[in-house]
Amino acid sequence: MALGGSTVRKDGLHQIGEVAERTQLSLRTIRYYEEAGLAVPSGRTSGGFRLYTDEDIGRLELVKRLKVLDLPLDETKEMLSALEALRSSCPESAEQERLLEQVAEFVDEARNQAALLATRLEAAREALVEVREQLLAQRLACLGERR
Amino acid sequence: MALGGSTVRKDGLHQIGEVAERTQLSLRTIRYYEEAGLAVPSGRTSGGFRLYTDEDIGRLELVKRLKVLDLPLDETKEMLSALEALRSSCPESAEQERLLEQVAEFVDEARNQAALLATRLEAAREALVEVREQLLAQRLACLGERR
DNA sequence: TCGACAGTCACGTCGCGTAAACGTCA
DNA sequence: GTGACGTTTACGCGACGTGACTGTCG
Repeated sequence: MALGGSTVRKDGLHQIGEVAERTQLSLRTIRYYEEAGLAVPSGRTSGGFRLYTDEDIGRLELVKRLKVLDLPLDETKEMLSALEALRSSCPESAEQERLLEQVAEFVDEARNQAALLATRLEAAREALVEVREQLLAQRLACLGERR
Repeated sequence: MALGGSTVRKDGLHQIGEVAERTQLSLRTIRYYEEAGLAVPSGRTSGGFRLYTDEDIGRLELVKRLKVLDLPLDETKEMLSALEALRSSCPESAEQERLLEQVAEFVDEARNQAALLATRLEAAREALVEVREQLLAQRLACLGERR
């Protein structure tokens, strides 16, 4: 057991298995993200194997972090491209303004998601309390009947 | 518009539309819960219309409250039947003990779910902060370049 | 040449939404 | 007999899991 580590290629590129291990995403998920246009590998071998640069991996990790917001994949995609476009369009142009606004929208939406999560958490806690109360009531009724 | 209220039947039974309105669940959802064995109507008309007692409706409402825990439906179902079994098996029997333990397990799992929700909420907040920081950094870089 | 790793279909899952085509009720 | 209300059947979705079978790498 514990046979050889993951293939680290000489050219500094990584194939999907290693990427999966590093990102803790499944192969299926990584391929699905590619299909959805979220994170496309920079290259392929002549035989068709996907090849990821470190940057590609970074993008996958960003996707993973954004995923906790629970947005649909296509919105995550838009958010990603807005962020990347921002990064490369520095001047204070109209373009820049537009992108900033777009990202701000996403941030708002994400904040709403977070608020929604908080609400659900509260509801879950209440549901728990309720079940416990039922249990207590049950026990009491039980004692009452036993005398 | 606003034509006649929902059919309130003379026998105190309710058909699915009224139930949907009262529980705020869709018809589809109610039927699906039946299919899954979560909440089966006590009766049907000779023509096949589902008929729900007030108790049936209560059960649906309980299901709805439990749903915020985000458990898979089959676990919700088990929890439900454990709770109901508890209610009807009062004596301090081995049976009773077993059921209490089972419910306790579900409560634990639910608590874990709640904790998980809290974690996700925290992660979402962090992701938000991160995006904002990127935006700020972007702006600063921008100013730097503009001089 | 071998075995680990990769590739592409393609169907399964879960909790419903959304028709379509038809039957039942007051 | 006319609508409003109900029925079953079945396909769609989103984000993958899980094979099955085949091809590619060191």
